[in-house]
Amino acid sequence: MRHVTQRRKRVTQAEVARLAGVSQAMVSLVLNDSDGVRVAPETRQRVVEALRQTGYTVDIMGRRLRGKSNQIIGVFTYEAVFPSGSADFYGPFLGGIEEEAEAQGFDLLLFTSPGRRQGRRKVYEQGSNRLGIADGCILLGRHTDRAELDRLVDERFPFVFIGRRESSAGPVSYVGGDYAAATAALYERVWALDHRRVALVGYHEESESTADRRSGYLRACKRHRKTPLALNDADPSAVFERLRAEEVTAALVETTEMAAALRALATGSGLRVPEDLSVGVLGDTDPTQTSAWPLRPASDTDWTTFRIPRRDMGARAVRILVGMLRGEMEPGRKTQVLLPCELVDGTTVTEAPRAPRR
Amino acid sequence: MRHVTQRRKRVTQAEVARLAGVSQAMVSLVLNDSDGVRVAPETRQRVVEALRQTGYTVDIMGRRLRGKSNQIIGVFTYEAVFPSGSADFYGPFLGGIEEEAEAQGFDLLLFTSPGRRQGRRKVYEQGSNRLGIADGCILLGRHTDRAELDRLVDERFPFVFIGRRESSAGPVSYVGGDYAAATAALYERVWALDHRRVALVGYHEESESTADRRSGYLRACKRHRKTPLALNDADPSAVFERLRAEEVTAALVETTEMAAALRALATGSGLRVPEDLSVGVLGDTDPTQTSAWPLRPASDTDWTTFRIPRRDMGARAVRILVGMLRGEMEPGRKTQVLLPCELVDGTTVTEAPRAPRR
DNA sequence: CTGAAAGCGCTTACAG
DNA sequence: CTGAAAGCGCTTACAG
Repeated sequence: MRHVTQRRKRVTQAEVARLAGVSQAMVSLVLNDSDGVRVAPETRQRVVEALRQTGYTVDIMGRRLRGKSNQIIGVFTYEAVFPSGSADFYGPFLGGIEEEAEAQGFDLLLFTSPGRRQGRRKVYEQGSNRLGIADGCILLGRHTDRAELDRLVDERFPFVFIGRRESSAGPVSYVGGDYAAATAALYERVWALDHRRVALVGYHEESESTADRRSGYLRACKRHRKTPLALNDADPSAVFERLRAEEVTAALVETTEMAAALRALATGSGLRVPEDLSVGVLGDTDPTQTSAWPLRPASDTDWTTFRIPRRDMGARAVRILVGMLRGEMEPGRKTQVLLPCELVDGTTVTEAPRAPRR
Repeated sequence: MRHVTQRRKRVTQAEVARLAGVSQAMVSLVLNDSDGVRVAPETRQRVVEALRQTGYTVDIMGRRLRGKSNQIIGVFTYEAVFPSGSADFYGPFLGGIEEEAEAQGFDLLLFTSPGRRQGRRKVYEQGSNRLGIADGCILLGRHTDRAELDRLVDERFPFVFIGRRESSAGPVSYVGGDYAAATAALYERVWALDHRRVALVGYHEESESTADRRSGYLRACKRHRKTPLALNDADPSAVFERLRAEEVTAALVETTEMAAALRALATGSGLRVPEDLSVGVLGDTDPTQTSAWPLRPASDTDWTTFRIPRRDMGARAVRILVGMLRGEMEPGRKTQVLLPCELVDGTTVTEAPRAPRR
């Protein structure tokens, strides 16, 4: 019986081999059983017996070291993946990532370690790329560090971003939502309901996803020969005043939060949503986002919006990354995918009011 | 500059050494920086520079094979961590794990890899303990594979279970909820409301957490000299009939699902909850659990229940594990913690009815 | 202070 | 069919 005080030593192939009276390599051969019949039956039998007796289990470290791939996909986020209070933003992404990683035979390494700097994690700590311990990495989250992104591209580290990203250092592989198309589609929806003054309200902070929504909006405006009215969320009441002044009847708003705040302001001024003001949300709720708008969205509202296929995005990103790792792609080629976002009809968009508001 | 046309190979210490004009061992020495000053300053400088240029990152398999820690905590679950449909059971646990891992400077390795057997993951795949890649591991989830647990204990692999667990192979480190105490407290609550016939309804499938609730219930019964009535969820209508036959006025029910089903049956028989039948739930909702009971809980009910401190449990488990890894505990010693569960007064428990029901 | 070597456990050509 | 050897990337005594 082993001593309880000691860490147990594992049985190695060498010990099994000794017991079976064969070479260590023979044990490995039997274990991996590659071509089936290259081992003599009685030898195999002896080895199998020795394996059973010793309770041998393969050491995955040795195997993976030999195999030159650790079978580990990194997952990097600039914020905590599992926030305490609010609902679950990363959940669906990670669900897709997990599912596909499992299917592809990879483990998932979440980079949570060396604390944050100014409340945000870093890819490069002390000059070294932390992600390098994984074979490749999925990055996600609204916030991006441009310098780090550039450097990652420059280093040719294999990674895929969830969400469209641009880098001055070269093309980036990503899987995003097609916000431009979805925004344009939402515009068409309100247009079909006779809205002729449609405004856009987006983040004041610039990012690819905000830019994509704007470009979809601008495209739709152009198509209908309307002058765009694109506002940002820096000052809620100013936005609302502007909407009234311009006699806007439908607002396309980047987040549920902003939409809720807008509705509150409208209600406060005696306007009804959607009878007097239709409100479309440019993507379903992302509860962890912060903004200049004070109100939390009422969770019981069926917003008219579009659905961001988060789970699919996660799975797709893993598939692309694994393809890169397997060398199935021409090296240097980047895969850039935008997945369609399905329109969701809610209760916050209706026909344009007949008479002008006042 | 590397060639774009090639699959990116990891940079090894040997390559760094070549660049710096030193031996590979020297690179390792600089990296591990053990005693501080054993490397000549200018040599160290050259190595550091070469490390920077090459973007070297250590290979965790090599390191681990050599027996060193990688500052990685494994997280193992028998089911997918991020299920698609249902709400989030693991979320709060993982939140605590992530938070504490971050504080302690560890990354998190989710074992998702080599697929499942019969829909459930395995610790040992082809005889190999997959967890060994990590320095130690947190295990969680309602389901447990006894054979695997025994073997883990036997191997002396450092791990902490979330949820109390017993193994015939020896003591297990765990952080659980104190369901026995919380169940007894809930019993006291209904007792104080003049209920004198209080039944327990739990899973038919035996597990530590089910057993703990029962033992809390039995303890309370004994204290008040009442004959216990402990039923299981195998047949919902049979349970309900039994409750009526025994003139039970308060049922303590293991899950929200069972409670909802029970209420539905009660309503169908013209009984009101809580006026005719008080229902307490032994722990707040765990939406991924399946049971023999058909109904999904109505999410708008304020059940009288107790709160399982999931986030704290996760954080605490990590702290214990890190303690083990740092060798701060006598080896072989196991830490077993049960955290208190706070009572939550809802709307499903009220005073016992005056007249006997009929 | 530094290099050469051993060895962690494994797989896979390569000789016999 | 089988054994001996090389080597995956790393750390750590051990000589110099």
